[in-house]
Amino acid sequence: MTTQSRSPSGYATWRLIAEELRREIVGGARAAGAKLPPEGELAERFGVHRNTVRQAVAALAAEHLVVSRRGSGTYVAEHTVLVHRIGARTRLSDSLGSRGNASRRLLASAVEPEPPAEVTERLALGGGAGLRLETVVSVDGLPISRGTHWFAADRVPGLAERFDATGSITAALRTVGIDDYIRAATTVSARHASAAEAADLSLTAGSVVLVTRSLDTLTDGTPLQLGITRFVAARVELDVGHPDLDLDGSA
Amino acid sequence: MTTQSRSPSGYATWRLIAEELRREIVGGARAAGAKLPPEGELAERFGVHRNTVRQAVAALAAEHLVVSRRGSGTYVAEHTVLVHRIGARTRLSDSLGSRGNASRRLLASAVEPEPPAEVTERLALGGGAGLRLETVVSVDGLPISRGTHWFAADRVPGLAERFDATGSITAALRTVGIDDYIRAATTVSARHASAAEAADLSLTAGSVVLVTRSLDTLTDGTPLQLGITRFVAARVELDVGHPDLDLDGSA
DNA sequence: TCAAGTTGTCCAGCTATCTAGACAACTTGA
DNA sequence: TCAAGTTGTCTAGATAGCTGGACAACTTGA
Repeated sequence: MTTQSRSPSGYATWRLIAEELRREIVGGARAAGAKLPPEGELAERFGVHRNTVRQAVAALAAEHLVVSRRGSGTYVAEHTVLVHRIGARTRLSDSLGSRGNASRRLLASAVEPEPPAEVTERLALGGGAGLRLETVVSVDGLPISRGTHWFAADRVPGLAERFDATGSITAALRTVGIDDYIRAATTVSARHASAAEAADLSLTAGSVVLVTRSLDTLTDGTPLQLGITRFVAARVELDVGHPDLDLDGSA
Repeated sequence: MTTQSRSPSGYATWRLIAEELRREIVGGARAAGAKLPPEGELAERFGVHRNTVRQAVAALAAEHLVVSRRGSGTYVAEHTVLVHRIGARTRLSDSLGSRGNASRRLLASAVEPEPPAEVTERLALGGGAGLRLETVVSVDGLPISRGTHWFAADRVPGLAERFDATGSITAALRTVGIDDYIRAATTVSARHASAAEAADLSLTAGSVVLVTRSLDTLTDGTPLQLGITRFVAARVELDVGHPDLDLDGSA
């Protein structure tokens, strides 16, 4: 009997151990390719049975953060954190640019006659309908973010179809005559993923998501897009950069 | 037997329910003062026994997010989210300004002869020692953030003592002759809190923290401070604002 | 070739968690 | 004043999930 209080509330011990190991890995204390201590040693360190450690390691292996090789050991896998730059000319496609196989997929789109109050207000819809796009961005097959994008329906006719074809919001907007837009405001928060979000992003329940709420405007200040994006916290980091150095935009 | 898979992995069902309710509350779907559905109704909705719902509600009550009144019901408590603005002139004290009882406390300070590589590099220490401050900021007695601040030890003599006295980094820096500094870079990520962080911030294990890594420089570009701040995600939101509008600073 | 080290698999027992039901205490509105 | 509605408390039982130990399968280096 280890006398350790086990899970005092709500979290299985193996999950707490998994999170601890994850912090060590993504925090940089364990480099890619490095070998983890043997399970027996970890078990001793955390004061639990080896099977409990195994369950934690299995969870990390399931998300491809580590790879176990029988007879040899468990190794930290190659894992890249996508750095997404947020600035006046923020385009997710720019952050994805250098990456392999980035794909943006349209989950659903709908014209909403009566959008939520926040949307109506910030997009200055004034009673008009809103267009809602639900998207998922993946890199190398791994989902990165889950976005909800609101537009004034009458300002962007056919946008959903265009987006579905091009896979890019910037490109789709160009086909409706909008060549430029500017990020006017962004707020960042974080929370546990909901069950639905976890499903869309191939996460286990309880994973952490970074949530941005952003407003894009045309160059004359007209509100264009209200976006709520949920990034997989384990795979994405936001770079706020330095405002003064950010006047030119990206690329 | 409800056949529902319970916690497929690592999370007690009552905790998943608590997180779900929390999202509804802080997401704005339930306003302060609003009454939650009766426990029996929630139990039916989630497909569990009322006792399980009670445990979830008790967890939310423990963090003062809801208040239960016997015979009457459970109500959403007053809860404010601190909005912290991040810009060229970022000072946490500015975001705290309008709040009641904000206090900044020094947990520990130490001169480290050999700081981590990242610190040595980004602060351009070149072999010199680093000064590390560990702080906690609270508002109305509730911890808001947990910061680790690195300085070049020889550039800020006596800073720790000064900070301890004034409770403000900006003020403490002034006493060593540094009147102005600029936020040069900030990255934002999120993850589960470690056990130590949870303890410092009065959180239950498994809570979410927003993590910022920031570099402040003097006006001539000399690196001044490297900060790693862990914000309680449930109580703080970051406002990145719009770079172009942010040239003047705050207040 | 072999010994040491490591992960994979299995099974049995224990325990925390969830389920279940009943009743008390209290509030609210008719 | 009273009935309906709601939260608080308690007890007991079922079971999913965690613990613990033993051994097999495999890798590595001497």
